[in-house]
Amino acid sequence: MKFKIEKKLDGTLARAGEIQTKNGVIKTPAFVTVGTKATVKALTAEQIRSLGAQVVLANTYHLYLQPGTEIVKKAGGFGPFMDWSGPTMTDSGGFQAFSLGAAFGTAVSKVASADTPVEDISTTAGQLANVTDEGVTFKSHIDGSMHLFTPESSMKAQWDIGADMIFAFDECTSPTAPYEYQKKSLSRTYEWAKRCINSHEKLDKKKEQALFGVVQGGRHQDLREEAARSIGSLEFDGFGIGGSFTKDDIATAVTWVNKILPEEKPRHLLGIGEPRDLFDGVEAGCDLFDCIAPTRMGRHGTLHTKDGRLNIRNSVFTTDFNRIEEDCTCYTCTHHTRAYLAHLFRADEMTAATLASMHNLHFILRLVEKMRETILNGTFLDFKQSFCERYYKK
RNA sequence: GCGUCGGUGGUAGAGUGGUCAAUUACAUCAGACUGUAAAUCUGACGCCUUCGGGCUACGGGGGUUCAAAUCCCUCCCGGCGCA
Repeated sequence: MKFKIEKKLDGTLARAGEIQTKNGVIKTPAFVTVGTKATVKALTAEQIRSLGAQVVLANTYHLYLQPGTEIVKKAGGFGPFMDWSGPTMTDSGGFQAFSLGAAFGTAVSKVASADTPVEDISTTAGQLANVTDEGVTFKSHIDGSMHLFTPESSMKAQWDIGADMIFAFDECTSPTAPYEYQKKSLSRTYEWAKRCINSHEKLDKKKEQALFGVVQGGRHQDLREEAARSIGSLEFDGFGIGGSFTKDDIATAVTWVNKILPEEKPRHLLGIGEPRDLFDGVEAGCDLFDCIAPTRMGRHGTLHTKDGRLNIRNSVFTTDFNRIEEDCTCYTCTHHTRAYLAHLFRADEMTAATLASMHNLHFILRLVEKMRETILNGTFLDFKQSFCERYYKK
């Protein structure tokens, strides 16, 4: 993998560039489509291609449990397995330590509200994951069986799954965890990072896969900066910025980190994908973003438009024969009406998920492409302002 | 015509003297969703309300009872059986 910066935007950390992988080029900033289980939910590989997606990211935890990494390996990797021939990534499974662990059964999510209280994280009853220095023990959400993920086993699994870019195994902490825990977790993630590099070197003799280290640190400036320095100094090919944020943190915390991370390596803001957050992330110097939001929200009937979100299940749309967006060039908008989508959702037809996912992915992919264009022509900040004014008016 | 079973909220269908404005599901109306435990989840869902409560409701009418969706009488409607 090679990364080169084409243009930096004055007065910001934003940059436009290009990542070269053995399966193709990624023009950055770029939105990475999420195909957790080697499928972008509701879409075929052909549809993903037609949307202009550049990269697909799958998840180690999910593919390890089902169908198993051996099968994916025999298929030639998750890309060939799902008929995606472009660049690929895998997440390490570290996020599942959060979503199945500390966050399990709680309202805490990837983007928390600022007033979420700090909690006693010693109670782990009912959780499906438990974190120790060795790794994370998981109870499969599929059949309840117990599994252990370590930095070494995650590297092995990701090697077998065979993506072009993979992530170090990290612990994504809950924003409600106390400072002391975050600090302790950070040193654990750092130790794991070194173990990941060591074990990956042994597997990947020819340097076929790029390995990204993950910067954590919660909402604390000192921890974020410490993480950026320590992880940033290791021999990674790129970096992921992880953790759970509040809305405001995405601009601030990411800036703290990217001011420190080596400039010449790509930065991936993990799990972020709402319009304003993408703008903030790009402005703060991130090159890659992946997010389930466009597809999940699509499946649930929420559609992006330049005038904000709309819930296509609302009764007003049953007789609205306009396009979702009049000037949108996606397949859904050029072929179907709001009333048709509203009908498919109400009738629980699978095509509803497909058409909505296509529209939302098209919307977000084009949005990030436009961010790249406007970095190149110097109008990024104007574009950000005019877009956000319209999208978030009300 | 006789006998018999049944008529409950938008629908299906519980309830069979008080804890019933009435279980549940679906439908409906909204909301949430940010490295996918997610084609998921949450809330509302008779009318009014100063949120204490009030009012009208379980086919219609009448009755028994302190109290009826629940018991009795009668009428209407439907299914089934026999003529």
